[in-house]
Amino acid sequence: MEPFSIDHKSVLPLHLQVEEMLRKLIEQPEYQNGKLLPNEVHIARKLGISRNTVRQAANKLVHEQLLVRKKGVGTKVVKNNITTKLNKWTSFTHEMDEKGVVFKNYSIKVTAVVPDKEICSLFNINPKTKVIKLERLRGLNKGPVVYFISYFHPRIGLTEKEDFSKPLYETLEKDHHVSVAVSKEGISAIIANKKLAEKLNIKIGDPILFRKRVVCDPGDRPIEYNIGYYRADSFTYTIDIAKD
Amino acid sequence: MEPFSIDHKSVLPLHLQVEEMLRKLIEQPEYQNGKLLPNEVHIARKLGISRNTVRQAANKLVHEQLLVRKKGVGTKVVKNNITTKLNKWTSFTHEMDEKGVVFKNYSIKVTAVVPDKEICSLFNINPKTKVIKLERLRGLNKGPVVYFISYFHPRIGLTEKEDFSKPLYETLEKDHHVSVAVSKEGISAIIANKKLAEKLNIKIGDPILFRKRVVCDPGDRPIEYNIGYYRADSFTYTIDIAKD
DNA sequence: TTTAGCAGTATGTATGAACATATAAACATA
DNA sequence: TATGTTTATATGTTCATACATACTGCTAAA
Repeated sequence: MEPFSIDHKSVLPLHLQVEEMLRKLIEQPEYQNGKLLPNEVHIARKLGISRNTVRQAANKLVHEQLLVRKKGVGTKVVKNNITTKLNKWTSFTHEMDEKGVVFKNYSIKVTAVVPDKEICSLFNINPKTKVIKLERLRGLNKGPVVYFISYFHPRIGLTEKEDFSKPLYETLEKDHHVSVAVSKEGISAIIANKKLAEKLNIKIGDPILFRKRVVCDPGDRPIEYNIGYYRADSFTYTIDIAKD
Repeated sequence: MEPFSIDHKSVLPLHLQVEEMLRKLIEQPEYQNGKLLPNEVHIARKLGISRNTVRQAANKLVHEQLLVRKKGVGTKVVKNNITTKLNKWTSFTHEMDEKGVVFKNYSIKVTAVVPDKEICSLFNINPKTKVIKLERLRGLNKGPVVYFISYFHPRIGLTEKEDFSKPLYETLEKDHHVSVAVSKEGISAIIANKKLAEKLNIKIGDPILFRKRVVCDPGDRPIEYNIGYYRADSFTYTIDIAKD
């Protein structure tokens, strides 16, 4: 607790400063191992702020299931915490990118299309509205590995002239002020038809790992509907899951 | 807003009563359509409670991403709310169980075997140690859907006489004092060979969603190594992912 | 020895108050 | 017309305070 302090002059609200502090604090091994946090009153006095403010900060972490409070006892870090891991999750393509795997585009095709019912309903748009459709064949040096089809919500304001060779989410965040928050995914397996086999350079009948996902903004409004066909021999979808 | 009121005498805390009220309130079509909620001060005065208490209640819904607040403007329901359930994550079999899907065992086979290298190394055991191997064919009334193979760490103390017809993790937790915490999963796709096709009642060459996972205890020690072969036409692996 | 009860402690609930700040709309000015 | 300016409004932040309640452990009575 020692090296932490609060800047009353900062533009950053006190409760956010405390929240930050708590996040760092609970990474310490002793708290990870079940030691009770200093109690709210103590923290408040130590930092020279009100208990309410400390509580406000801690509430956030409690909501995120990082902390559990027990009346009459204290507050401690949740064991085998789910959220910690989940917060660091990204989609696996993203993860690939981060890990420095050289993922290059074999082909990019951008069109403006009238989408089918499923997408209209998901995007909650008029069936005649055109949306940007992006098809990408991506892979490593040895060959293509995944075939993506993406549809973008018209709200974003993408056009066919957009430069899709740059990293997609950088473009969205910088040029279109879209921040990405949540995505929902469904994974299944299919076998390659002629078209997919040609694209991914595999045989007809070979297994394909198939993923649909919806990328949303912090308000849970859909941004992108994405379908990915992965060569099953090149990809394993790896997940760490925590049960409660 | 009219028919709602607060019982100051109730054992239920005021903020929970308000939370309930808000949940009902925002189901009204006008709020679903974007109408601003009554403002906090107004609600508080109307209900004869403090603004803080109203805020405490609303905070919960804001955190659940049901509501968005905008300073100087007001609070409204989040649009396009695609059922968010970010907190209660479980593996999908677990989820199935919870949702009351009747999953029955078509066949169970228990043997004690000398495992292969992969498992020895994972379990960190002597290559001659026998481990309990459990094979289960599970499914719904319409037929088998998944073929499981599980290996259990000898530390658990399972024997061939164990009753595996009962829910597995209940047995482990109650009879063997094992608590389950984390599992790591890898998912891929394969095509059915003769054996799998027969078991799952599909054709050779049909796609299969293939999952390996390691279930661990809170100390991250392996408990179970599990391989699952899912009929891809019956299963979609659904995931909600949170990015930060 | 067991148990009932009490005191200490930490969180839970609730209030009222004050001021900050973002937003939109009305208004005024160049 | 276009651009500042004011004002009303609603949420955002923060504080001090009081009492309720669940849990732990100690102590005294049965």
